[in-house]
Amino acid sequence: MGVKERRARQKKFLRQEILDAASELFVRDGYENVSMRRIADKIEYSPTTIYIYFKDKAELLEQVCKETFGRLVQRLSKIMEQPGDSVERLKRGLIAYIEFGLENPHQYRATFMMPIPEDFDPQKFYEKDSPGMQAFSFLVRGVTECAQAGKIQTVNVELASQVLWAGVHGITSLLITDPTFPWVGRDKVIHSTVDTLVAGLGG
Amino acid sequence: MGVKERRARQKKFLRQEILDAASELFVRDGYENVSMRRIADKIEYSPTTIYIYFKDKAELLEQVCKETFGRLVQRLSKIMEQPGDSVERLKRGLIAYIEFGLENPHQYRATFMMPIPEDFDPQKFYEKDSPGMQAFSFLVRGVTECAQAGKIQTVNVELASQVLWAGVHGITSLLITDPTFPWVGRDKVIHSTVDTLVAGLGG
DNA sequence: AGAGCATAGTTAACAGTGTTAAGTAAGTGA
DNA sequence: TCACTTACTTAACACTGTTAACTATGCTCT
Repeated sequence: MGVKERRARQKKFLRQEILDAASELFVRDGYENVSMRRIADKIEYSPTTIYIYFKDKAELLEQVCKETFGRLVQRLSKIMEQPGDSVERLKRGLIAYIEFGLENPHQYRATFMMPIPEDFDPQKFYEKDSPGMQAFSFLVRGVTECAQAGKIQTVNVELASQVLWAGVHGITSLLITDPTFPWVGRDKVIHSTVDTLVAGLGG
Repeated sequence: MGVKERRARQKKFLRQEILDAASELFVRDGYENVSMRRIADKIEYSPTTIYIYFKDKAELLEQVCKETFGRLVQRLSKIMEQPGDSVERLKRGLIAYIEFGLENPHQYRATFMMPIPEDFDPQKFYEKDSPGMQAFSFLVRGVTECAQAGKIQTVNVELASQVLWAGVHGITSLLITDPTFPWVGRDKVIHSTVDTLVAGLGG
């Protein structure tokens, strides 16, 4: 009865191959400039084969993004377990988030800047163990640590976290869509944004 | 020789009719869910007629956005000419920006959250009198006034303005794409973001 | 008034899109 | 050996933005 398992393994392999091909094309050319036919060409299968493994193009993108944000979670977890000043650690985490977004603009755009699909299920997406939520809970943890150390004066940790998220998302998404804007220096704006936000929170 | 002018007037009229139809459809269904054929149906002309008045679908969207952001400029100018505390005025302007974005999510998304087109010309778009730049210069003016009144300690007005813009854009765009996220109260996050940013700047 | 021409708008088509229904060929289990 | 499942393909549908070629109207000039 090892046959079923071998088949399942093969199936998973092709699934991953599709995912990798889609990822590479999405990253290079952007979601809407990649057709199912082009992905199929790349892996040398017919376009319809993809539909055996993925519901539609949107799900394909969703899975690519999930993989990518898994890497963000790894990065954030490394930063958060480092010792030292809690405020500095929080700031490093925020900077890492921004840099991650700028390194993966297409996945970042797909996750946080594109209209949520019709069939979007919040209950499913906002589970605690989805990469997005894991990343956010690192932020909450960082803020909590700062508050406990008395470095931040906030009555509402959740609110403070959402404000920080909004702030870092702002500069990230703006730099992604408008790189031609006459910015007063990329790094300058990034660091200034993080410093201003944390300072504004009373840290 | 009044004939040419009458023709020009008629041409302008149809142009505006196309713009209005496109605007209504874009706002209701979103840019990518509206086809040129649907716009044409609405005004009861053939699809190709639109191409006599606009280069392509992107230019149509661009013009719709320009109209919309013109209204933002009007609103901001009203706020900025009001007397009173400079910090309060700045905050009111920032709140107005956010509310405007939430009231016009499709145009906001098109302007600040969608990939800039291939043929995008920064020189042309970032002219001083484009609605986007006008809006931004209101922000610079607001920050300058605060700095002059000693309410904000900043060596670089341009940098401070960009940080503020990033911040308000962050909460605006996040609320547009993720309204289902478990926000700690919409107004709460908005006001908290503005307060945090301005406080962080030393106001 | 009549010939020529510019303009506004049309029809038909191209090349592409995501997606699905129907069909095929190979391999498994009885 | 026969039936059945599985993996995959072909062909097609209903769209999309956009363009080339055409028509019909009405103005200009002789």
